Amino acid sequence: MNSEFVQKWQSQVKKGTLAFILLNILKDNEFYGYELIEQVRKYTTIEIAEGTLYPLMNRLKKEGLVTSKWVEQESGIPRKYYQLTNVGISTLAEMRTYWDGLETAIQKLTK
Amino acid sequence: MNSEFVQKWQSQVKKGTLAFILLNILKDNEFYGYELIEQVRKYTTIEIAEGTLYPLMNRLKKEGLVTSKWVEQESGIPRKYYQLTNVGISTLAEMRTYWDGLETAIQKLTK
DNA sequence: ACAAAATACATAGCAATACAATGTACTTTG
DNA sequence: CAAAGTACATTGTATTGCTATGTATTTTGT
Repeated sequence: MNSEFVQKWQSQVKKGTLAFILLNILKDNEFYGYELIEQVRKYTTIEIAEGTLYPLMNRLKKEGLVTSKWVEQESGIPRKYYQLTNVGISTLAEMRTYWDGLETAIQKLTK
Repeated sequence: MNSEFVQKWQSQVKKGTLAFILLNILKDNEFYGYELIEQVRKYTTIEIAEGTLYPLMNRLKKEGLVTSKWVEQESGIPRKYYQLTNVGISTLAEMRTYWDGLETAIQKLTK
């Protein structure tokens, strides 16, 4: 079970899926990076490596889908909070349309 | 609409999804390469480039998920038909379990 | 009749992305 | 007081889809 091939496949599935999941999480609230990893772990069975998340968030920021702001803590390391932009919101809507179409097709195929 | 980012994203989503779709198509019938592209076009809105399909099928073959056989035509170029192996069948079952879990989580998040 | 498009296979190089490894710095727990 | 946890980040590697290109045959359009 959970053969080598399936493990590699799951990693490939994340390419694309992760951005979609993260934007959906940010649709309702703002979160900081480390917290996003925890949120994803909570809502899915997906474990995001830190070396995956931080570059990914930077890409989303570069593309203008999110903004970020540093929030100093009374104690500890400052947190970088991310918020969806208007561009992010409309992009997410397009992504969802595509995903729903894909999922409908897959549902038929796996039946 | 369908911004640059979304186009790139759709390409990323295919990494992993394509193998899953193709194995599902081969679950019921055997098909040759070019025909698989047509089948995917028919059941989904996905267009698979030939330069994507042939290497992908070779990987699935190398991993033992499919076998292939050449079938000569009365006229024209011979076709390479692919069939699921037992390993392919059980692997597909594992993939489906993962996909269903992922989809359930995404359904909740997009609501 | 002949050019263009379609069928059917394939490979090479490029770009994008997840991950392991590693690093820094502070706080909490055992 | 050491280990684990929190919170940020970067670098190099492996995988994979895509474009471009190539070969060979058949069908379609004019």
